[in-house]
Parts: sequence; C-alpha cells; structure tokens
Amino acid sequence: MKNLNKENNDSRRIAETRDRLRESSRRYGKLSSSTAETFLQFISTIDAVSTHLSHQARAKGLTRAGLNVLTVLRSSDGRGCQQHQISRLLLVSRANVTGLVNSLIKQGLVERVYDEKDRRVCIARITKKGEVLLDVFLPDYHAVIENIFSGLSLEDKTMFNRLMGKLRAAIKGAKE
Amino acid sequence: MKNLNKENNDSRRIAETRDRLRESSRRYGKLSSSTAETFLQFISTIDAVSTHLSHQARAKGLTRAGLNVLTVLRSSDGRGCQQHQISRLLLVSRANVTGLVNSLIKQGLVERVYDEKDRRVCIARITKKGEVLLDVFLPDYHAVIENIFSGLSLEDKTMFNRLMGKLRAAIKGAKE
DNA sequence: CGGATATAGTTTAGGCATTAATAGTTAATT
DNA sequence: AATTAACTATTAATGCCTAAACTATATCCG
Repeated sequence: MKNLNKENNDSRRIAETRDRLRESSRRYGKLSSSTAETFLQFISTIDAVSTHLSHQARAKGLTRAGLNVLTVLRSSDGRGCQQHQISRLLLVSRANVTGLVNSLIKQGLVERVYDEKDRRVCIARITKKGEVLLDVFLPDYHAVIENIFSGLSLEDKTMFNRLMGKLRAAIKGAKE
Repeated sequence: MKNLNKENNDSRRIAETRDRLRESSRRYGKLSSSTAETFLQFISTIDAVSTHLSHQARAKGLTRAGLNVLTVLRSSDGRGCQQHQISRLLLVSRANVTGLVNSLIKQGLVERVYDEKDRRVCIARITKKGEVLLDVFLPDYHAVIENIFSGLSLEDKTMFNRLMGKLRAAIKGAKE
C-alpha cells in the first residue's frame, strides 16, 4: 500500500515535470518534444540510480566519493597514488581530493606517505582496514549494480553503450 | 592540439577506470563484464552531461538547482508554490528548498508570501526579474540540450527511453 | 474540549563539490 | 646562479545536498 502510493507519487511527479518541460518547449521553441522526453527520462533515471547507489553505500558507512578513492588506491597495489593522480582519474578537483583523503584517514581506511625524492608530492595509500572494508562491501555493491542492469539483454547493453557514446561525442563536439 | 591532448587524456582516464572495474569484477565475481562496461558508459556520460549543463548555467550566473526551482515556480503561473511542493517535485529535501529559495530571494528572482489561511505554509513566487531571466536563459539552454541529443534518431530516442525505463523499473523492484 | 498526530518550514551539523589564493618545491630559462 | 615558470597540496569561501532535531500550526478524534 505504501509502495503503491510511492509509485503513484513518483509517476505523478514525472508527469508534472514532463508538463513543465513541454510548456517550456512550446514557449521557446528550441526543444523538440522527443528530446524533451528523452532528457526527462535520462534525468529521472540518473536521479534514481544515483540515489539508490548512495543509499547502498551509506548503509555500510561509506560514501560514493570515498568509495571511488578507495577503489583507485586499491588498484595501485600497495604503491599508493599521488593525490593529483586521483584527482585526474576521478575528475574531481585537487582540493576535493585533499578533503576526501582527510576523511578517509580519519576513518583509518587510508594513510599519507610523503615522497622523499619530490617533496611536493604526498602519496595516499589504502590501509589493511580499507582493503578489508572493500572486500566486504564490493561484492554486495556489485550485485546491486548487476541488478540495476539485469533487465537489459546483451543487445540492450550494446545499444545502451552506443547511445551513451553518442551523447558524449555531441558534448565533446560542442566544446571544440 | 590542446583538444587532442584532452581527448587522449579523457580516453585514457576512461580506460583506466575500465581496468579498475574489470579487476574488481574478477576479484569478486559479482559483476558481469557486460554490466561493468555499461555501468562505466553510463557513469562517464552522466559526468559529461552534468558538467556540460552546469557550465552552461554557471556562465549565466545560474545553478542547475536554482534553475529547477525557477522553472517549477514559472509553471505555477503567478500563484507560486509551497516549498514542500517544490521539494516533492524536485526530489530534494525541504531543508534544501529553504536554502535554495533563500539564495534566489537574495538574487531578487523569487519572493516569499505567507499564507493567511494556513499559517504554517509560505508561498514562493517567481518575480518579474526571475521571469525575464528565464526568458533570456532557457532558449539557449534548450538549444544546448537539443544539441546533446542531436546525434540520436527518433528510433534511438525511443530505444533510449525504453532502456531508461528498464533501469528505473529494476530499482523500483529492488526497493520492494 | 483537549491531547495525539500530522504537516510546513527552519536550523544545525555534516559531507561533497567548486574556484581562487597561498606556500613550498622543482624545473626551465637566460 | 638567479629569476621565472610550473607543479603539488592545502586553505578559505561558497554552494548544493542530506538527516535529524526543533518550532509552530493544523487536524483528528475520543
């Protein structure tokens, strides 16, 4: 019953957003109705996926941002990473990495080591505790992701990838 | 030349993220390679679209959050909206709406009116200045959105909508 | 009527993200 | 060798976002 209400609310919410978009499209004439609908579908889905994954992480005391940093460090195999590398890999600012690493250190999941040769850089390294946490958390997290895409056949996924590539290509084109 | 480097960097970044995902998939065995790739494509595209749209808005002194509030208020046709309605429509917390409306008021784009009948509620209403701003901004913004999806045919868009619906359905199913 | 319950909005505390300014280190140039 | 430029990381200021606690008002119902 509760779920039914939620579903109805959600459908109505999307419908109202659709109405707003259509109204704007009509007013300004710059947005085709097909694009408006596809944009709406995209935004709604991003919201849903993003919220779902954040909740999964939070339930285990993690955040998606912290998780991203941990997986980067994990894959560096003990050597650790310079913070500006993390910044580049995750497409976030260096200042943000400083903060994320600070909070991971506070949780004991990461440690900082200073480079002897180049004294500008410091290396962030995942701790044993961090590795254990990933081992416990990631299998469930991956299962959640697998489930999100479980409705898509292999052909669907190929199509999905192709469509996503087209969007990124259009954006890349617009920037040049 | 600058663009070429950027493109290469971006491709390499995505490739490295792909490697990390594959490594995790192998380690834990819960993520199929097709899902890992599709998830990567999805996340990368969300990043690109989100950054692109935010920059467009910021270039005109707007934020996407503020823009969302303004378009909701615009569509209420002078009557304005209760803040909790904005919260429900945009899927953000009431506390967040308080902050967003505050900052829009500071910019003179929105005003608060208090309800005589139910003294708990206050109505947020778009000002003339806010309407003018939308009239100036939205045509360009819509053109940007149209351009993002310009590579998709009508069939592509239909497929896109269908795939997005499947993702949301899977999430809805997981919550029940 | 009057207490329990629900609703609307704000405040507080905290996390993630940005840009701009800064300090310290290294590299390049002249 | 000294100056200049580039790079790494941090800090400060700002904005979006949340959950939870709080205030005030409205409604329900025994």
